[in-house]
Amino acid sequence: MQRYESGIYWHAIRLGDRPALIQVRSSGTTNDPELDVEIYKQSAISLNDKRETKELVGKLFNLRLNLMPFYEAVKHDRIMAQIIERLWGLRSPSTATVFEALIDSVIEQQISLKAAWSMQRRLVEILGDALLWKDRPYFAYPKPERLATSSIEQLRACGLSGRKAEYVQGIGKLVTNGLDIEALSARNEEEIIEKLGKIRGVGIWTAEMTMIRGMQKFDAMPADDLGLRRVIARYYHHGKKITGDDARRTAQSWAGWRGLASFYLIMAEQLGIEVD
DNA sequence: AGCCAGGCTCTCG
DNA sequence: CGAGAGCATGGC
Repeated sequence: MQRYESGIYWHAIRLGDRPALIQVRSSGTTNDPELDVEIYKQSAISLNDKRETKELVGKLFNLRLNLMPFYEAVKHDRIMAQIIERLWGLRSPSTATVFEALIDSVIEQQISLKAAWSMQRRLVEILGDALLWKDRPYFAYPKPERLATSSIEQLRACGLSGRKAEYVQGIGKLVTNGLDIEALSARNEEEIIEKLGKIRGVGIWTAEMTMIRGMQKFDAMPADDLGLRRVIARYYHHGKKITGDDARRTAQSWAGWRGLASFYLIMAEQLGIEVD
């Protein structure tokens, strides 16, 4: 679905219900940032396609996010301040749709991320909309209708458990039948958790993951999450294991920006950034 | 080989 | 009701 290679980012999307490929690269400078975007599509590219693409790229990279209020809000946190210094300007990505964020989060429940990624990859390659470009296949994320009409066996062939296959198919059906989860982005966190929580297979953790990756909710944070607790423990508790409540207490100093701060921690760990 | 990994639902007692 | 089993794949 997406690829990053030698400074170029590729992402298969849908434009006017047809698969398309976008190519993004940085063409600006630190003081004058700029992104170059190209669209590849089988049919002619309309003005509307360009407008939609521009909006989508803004969402994928969270270009409208102003980081200064975040930096200002957490500057008294010595550890976070050091990490920010190293990751200055970093934005968290967003998925193209809430639907994609929700399905991916359901797939990630309980199992290791590596296991989840292989299942997500199969889901996209088997059920997504294929597009060939320069002898290379790309896949746009499956539409709700496609997941709704997939059989349990098909979904299991992607590696999902029988139970998760039912969840994914069920969410596809709900959305196909008119449940507008995209519009939930406009609501507050509590309401979103309550509404998403009514869906079979979706609990608090899954709702929080969906908000963080697909709804631009930069304060949402899955405090009970194992991986997040581990990284907070590493940077704030000398690596000693902590509970979800411990994580919540530590996160108080990031109030308003707990999700984005968590993202910075995770990136810091991945890059091996040390603090003193 | 066997256990655990970025949860959730369903079934028992 | 609260506790506990069961789930699928990948990594160690």
